[in-house]
Amino acid sequence: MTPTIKDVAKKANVSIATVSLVIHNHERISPETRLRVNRAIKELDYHPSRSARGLASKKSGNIGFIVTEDHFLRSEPFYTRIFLGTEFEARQNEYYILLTIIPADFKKGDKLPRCVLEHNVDGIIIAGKVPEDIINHLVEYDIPMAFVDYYPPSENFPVVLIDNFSGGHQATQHLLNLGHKNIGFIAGDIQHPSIRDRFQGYKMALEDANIEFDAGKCITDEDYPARENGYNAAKRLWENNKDITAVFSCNDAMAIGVMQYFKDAGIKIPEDVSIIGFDDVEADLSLDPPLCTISVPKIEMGIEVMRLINDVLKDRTKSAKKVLVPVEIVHRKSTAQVKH
Amino acid sequence: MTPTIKDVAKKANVSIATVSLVIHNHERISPETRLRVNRAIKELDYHPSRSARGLASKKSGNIGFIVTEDHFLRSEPFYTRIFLGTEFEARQNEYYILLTIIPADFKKGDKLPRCVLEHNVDGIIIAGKVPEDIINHLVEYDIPMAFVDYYPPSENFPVVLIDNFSGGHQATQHLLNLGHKNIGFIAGDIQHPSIRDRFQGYKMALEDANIEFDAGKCITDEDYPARENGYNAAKRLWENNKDITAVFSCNDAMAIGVMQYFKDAGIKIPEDVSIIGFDDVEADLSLDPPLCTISVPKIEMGIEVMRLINDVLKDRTKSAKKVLVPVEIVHRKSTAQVKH
DNA sequence: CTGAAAGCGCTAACAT
DNA sequence: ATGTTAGCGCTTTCAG
Repeated sequence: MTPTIKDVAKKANVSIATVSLVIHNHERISPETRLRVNRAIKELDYHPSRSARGLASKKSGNIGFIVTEDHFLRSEPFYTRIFLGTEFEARQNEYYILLTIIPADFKKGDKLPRCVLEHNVDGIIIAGKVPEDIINHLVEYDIPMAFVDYYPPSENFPVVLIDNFSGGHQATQHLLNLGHKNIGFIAGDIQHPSIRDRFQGYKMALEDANIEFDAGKCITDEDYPARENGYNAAKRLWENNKDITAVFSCNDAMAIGVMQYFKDAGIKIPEDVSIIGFDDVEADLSLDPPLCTISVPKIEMGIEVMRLINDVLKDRTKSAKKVLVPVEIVHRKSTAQVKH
Repeated sequence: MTPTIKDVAKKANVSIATVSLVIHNHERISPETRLRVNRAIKELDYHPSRSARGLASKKSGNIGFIVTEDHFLRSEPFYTRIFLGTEFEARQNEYYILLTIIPADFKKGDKLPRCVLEHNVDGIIIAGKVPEDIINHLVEYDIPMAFVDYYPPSENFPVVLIDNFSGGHQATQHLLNLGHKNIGFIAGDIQHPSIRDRFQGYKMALEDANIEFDAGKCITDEDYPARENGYNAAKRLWENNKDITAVFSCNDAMAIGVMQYFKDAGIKIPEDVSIIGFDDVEADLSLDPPLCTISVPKIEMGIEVMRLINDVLKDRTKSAKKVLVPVEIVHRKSTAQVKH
């Protein structure tokens, strides 16, 4: 049988309370006993049982990671990376992550994730947009929460967001630097805060360069950000704006569709038109030409949000920190100096 | 305070033992009491605490998923998909998965994953090749194990493997069907069992078609299966075999490099040479032309291995099942009828 | 068919 | 500085 705290206590000639204190590095333990206990622990290869600990301390040692099914599957490389980041950081802090995928249409009466109901998580990370109903339901359990890549409904939650404004600005600035003046803008749902911020960055960069904003060069009403919609958006954009020499596509999936359209239309990239995306997904490298884009540090976002929730767990009075993770441009062959 | 089993017992006018029995669907409980208890459970919105259960029953409700760091990061879309599969199936069986990434160089004395030491998992899934030392160490804990995409050192473990032989055969057969007779073979480490099986499939298909096997058309000594090595392999293959009209690359990463080489060499795909890969990764679709390949059902592999371990957990006398998951060819533009 | 009671292995007052 | 002890919330004999 695997050893318990009693075995350690017996072996070290102390009470189980003392063993517990030693395990938790309590101060007022004489160096000698500490040594004796630690030796016993080592010799027995003792490890406290997670369940027993959990029951006694009301701490499970787990963090829930909640994401909607369609986010997780549709933008798979994105949220899985964030998940991995939380996982890496969790290990540093002796936590395990319980991945929990919820339906996108969670409604008021629906059952909360099992890990919450069973008191099997000490905190929750919410990744991407989730229905407000679940958040409202979750707060009732008054369990610490942190958000990543989604602006929470209340100011009082820690959150990690992408610096979308800067990303939009950098992308546009890069095109401007190459001499482009007629720059198209393509996005999926402009209602989404991230997209809106990228749009703002685009506008601001134009403004800084004294170039008038032209709504006719912006396609922002495609359903969702996928290749086929990028293709359609590029088609509509081009048919009405033969003068554009560059396109900023708000995400790479759409950018890939955009590239496809221009190829099909016999327009050369980057000779005739430059294209820049946003996200930096793996497929970008396989494209011909490889896609210039704004790179988002997904793993780091996960690490960061795990740190935030960890801070709250260590000290629940901590105020809710907001973190804006920086993005950076990745130069690849899909953009070039404008032709004169 | 959240309700406990006591609250339910009080409300239903029974003992806590009865509540427990009802929860576990024990038979010899009268329909009336069962009803009464269930109503109390519902009214109080009672959910048993995972920790308390774990302590009393010695079942954590968790499954460990062990994979080495370099596998997980290098072939990320592959093992993450398998992980997701286990996760999906785990939910059906009321388990949570604890993802545990171990260093690739785990040695005899090294610490086992924390979840094992703390008795926080009821079973373990091992994905991909791991050092034998950790397996030997793990068996001492006599905790149920199942393997996926790695042939375990002992016959006594359940395992889920890709039908690599069939995949190699299908790929080659497809090229043969298109009239190709001079088919190159490219692989990374031929020592790897999966690769060896694909090689066998290739040979067998040739044999079936009465085409003599030519070792000179096989490049099997590249270091590891990456794009750059595919490129180099294709170069060596082509320089010594100007007569080949098709190439079977044992994995898509290398196939992408192969395509790049032929493009650089001015050889048209698929007009001059057909290319088929193995894996079906996302990037395949972004290639020009899109890569014809053998598709591996990663999610299903995860589901399958979770089922296996679940079977063992339900009935520990169950014999160790072996599952060979089928693969299928995905027809895309990188292969064509041979020119006459 | 149901209840009483003894733990499971640990934490955290409270004593000493 | 260390020990005593009362739980934490559940499962599981064993009685009745």
